[in-house]
Amino acid sequence: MKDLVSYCPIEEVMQVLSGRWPTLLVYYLKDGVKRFSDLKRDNPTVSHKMLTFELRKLEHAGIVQRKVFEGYPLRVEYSLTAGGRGLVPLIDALGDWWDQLPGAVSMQPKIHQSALTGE
Amino acid sequence: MKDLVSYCPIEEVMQVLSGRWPTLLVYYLKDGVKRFSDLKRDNPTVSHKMLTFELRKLEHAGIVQRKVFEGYPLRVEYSLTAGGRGLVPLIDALGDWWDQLPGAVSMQPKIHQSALTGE
DNA sequence: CGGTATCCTCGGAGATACTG
DNA sequence: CAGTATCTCCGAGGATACCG
Repeated sequence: MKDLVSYCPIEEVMQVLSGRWPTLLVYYLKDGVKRFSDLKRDNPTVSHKMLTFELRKLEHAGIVQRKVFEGYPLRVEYSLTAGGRGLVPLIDALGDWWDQLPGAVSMQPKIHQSALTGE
Repeated sequence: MKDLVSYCPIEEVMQVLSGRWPTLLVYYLKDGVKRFSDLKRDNPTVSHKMLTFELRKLEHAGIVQRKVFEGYPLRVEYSLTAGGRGLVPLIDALGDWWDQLPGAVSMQPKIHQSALTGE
């Protein structure tokens, strides 16, 4: 039963923003409209499937807007919603806080569990 | 090669705060000092291993302070560092933003990939 | 009591191929 | 071009048991 522990907004936001891509996508989108392939190019390491999934998640959350242009070839544009734009400064604030955080031993490329247990 | 895509602070913070527990733990700790078993009691669903791991992560990031009292039985107290306390209002801001976000169709207990594709 | 080590499982996420 | 479906695999994370 992977329920939410406490139904607080914090836990809900984190469910949307957790992971490597959501915040990055918001960032790439803050400059304006981007096509799916643009975002793909911005994040070369994200898989096709993941990108679709993350964008859907953000869309369902009301952060990102998806606009389809029928035709050939197909064309889909993504942009931040008004609400989504409000998220940008908050993420910025987190970044600033992090930079000033003393002892922020700049993170290893990827935190494996082993990185903290072993070594 | 699961490197960071862009070495921006955002991606680094998210690496620490991503997941279900980090923000919750910060929240439980904002009230003051807590023992390991307290935190365990606060989050009944977190596993022993996970709790240890998440606390280590927060400690290494300089957000949480760990204090061991030798003796029997052993006793360990956790608290927010000065820097960690600075995180609390930021998390609050996220929560507020989320609450006001229109179309915030209050999230399902857990977002499965299937929840967005299938259903 | 708090932490670590070991085992095991289940689902997150990559690769690939196909549709509109 | 954008999205979905299928298959596969690896590792995050639970359960358990044992130390200081």
